[in-house]
Amino acid sequence: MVARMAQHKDTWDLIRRGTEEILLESDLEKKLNKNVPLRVKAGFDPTAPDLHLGHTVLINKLRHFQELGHHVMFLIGDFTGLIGDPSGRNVTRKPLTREDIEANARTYREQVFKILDPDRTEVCFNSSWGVELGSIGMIKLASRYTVARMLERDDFKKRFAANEPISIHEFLYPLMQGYDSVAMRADVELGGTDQKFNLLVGRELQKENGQEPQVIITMPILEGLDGVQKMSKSLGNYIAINEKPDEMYGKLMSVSDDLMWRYFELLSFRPLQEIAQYRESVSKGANPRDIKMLLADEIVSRFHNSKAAFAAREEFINRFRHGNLPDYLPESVLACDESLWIAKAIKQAGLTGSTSEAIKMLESGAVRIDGVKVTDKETQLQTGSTYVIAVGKRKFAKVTLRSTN
RNA sequence: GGAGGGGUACCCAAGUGGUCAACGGGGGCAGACUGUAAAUCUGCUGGCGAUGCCUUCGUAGGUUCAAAUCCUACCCCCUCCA
Repeated sequence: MVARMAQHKDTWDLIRRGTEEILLESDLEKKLNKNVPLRVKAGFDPTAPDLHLGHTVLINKLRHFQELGHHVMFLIGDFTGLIGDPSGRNVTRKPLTREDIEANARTYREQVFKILDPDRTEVCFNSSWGVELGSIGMIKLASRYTVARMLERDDFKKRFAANEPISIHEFLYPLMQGYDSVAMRADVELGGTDQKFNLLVGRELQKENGQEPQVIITMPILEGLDGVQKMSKSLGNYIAINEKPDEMYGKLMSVSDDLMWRYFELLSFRPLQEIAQYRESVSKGANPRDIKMLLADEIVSRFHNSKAAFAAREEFINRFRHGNLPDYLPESVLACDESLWIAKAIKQAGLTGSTSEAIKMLESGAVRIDGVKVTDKETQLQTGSTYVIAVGKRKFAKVTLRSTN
């Protein structure tokens, strides 16, 4: 009996960990008490070709459910993707082409199993019932909701108040997402906090269809590397889960001290008490950088392995604490006659996007050749030689000049 | 359907015949300082071997020695009225 109580508490701790909101906990309690695996749904918009750490906040939660023996359904919103989810946006998204969606969906499928157990994950596509629904079905579905209720959704409300356009089709998105829950007979749906409205629509539609309404669990939206805007591919402030260990490590180390705690909270599997201890030690003078390394170690280990994490850490220390060159430099061979103008070489080695930019880098003192700062814009590199060119602190290339003759 | 307002670089936003590759802010990049943190300061933020040339101010034409700026048509957005 005592053991069961303890188990019960562990279950709840795991489910609650990191969540923003659980609606309703009492419903979840009832569902859990049935002792039948719950059907847990999370939908993913098929726009992002790469899963990044922001997505993993939700996926980690799916995994928690999986660990507890529940049935996880990973929904790829290839149908709703045609509509374009307006959540959290102030402009209407351009619908993706079918080809885009298919390509992205494939990538998702490949990557999600880095976290979830493929044998216990059902991957769904909502086009399978969305297409079948048809226009008549869509009209019926649309009749279930009023414009006033739609305008309750925060972003709609704001856009409406600000006289920004709201296209009619955007109203279809929450309806379709809700319909997904009906079609999937979901017991639980996970989503970001910006999804709350959509998730609630699912509850309503399930009730109307005679189903027990799903429990909704919202997870915080992870901030990107800038610490302000949400992590996203399009904003370029993300860490992809299939990023190279060194890059992943470096990006994690570049995160601000404040953001580090957020990442610990949402990405780390370390017990919350342990994280609290780290905070304590930092407040007593420990260098946050060292704590940050623990985070970087853990995340890189998760998506690669501990060996790779160790190597990445060594590389990091070597490069940034000791100021050495990275272990691996992209090498390129450039063709030229007698010699090559440095700005050209920088551009051709891919260190800048244009020669003009290369010149600007030279002017701002950002260029080093073999470790020596170069400010003379007219510098020529000699044919037959090999140089290590650095632009800024992060971009390096080893170039060899070969005669065209 | 009617009346009015507006579309400028990654974003916001000045500019309303030459001095505009286009003020300012944000963001980004680079430099200094650091712990590849934050904060702060400085520079850069169309392209091209370049004291010049080429492309850019919704789209396409036109006027002019000269247009982001004037004219015509078209596309798109917003407001009010219906």
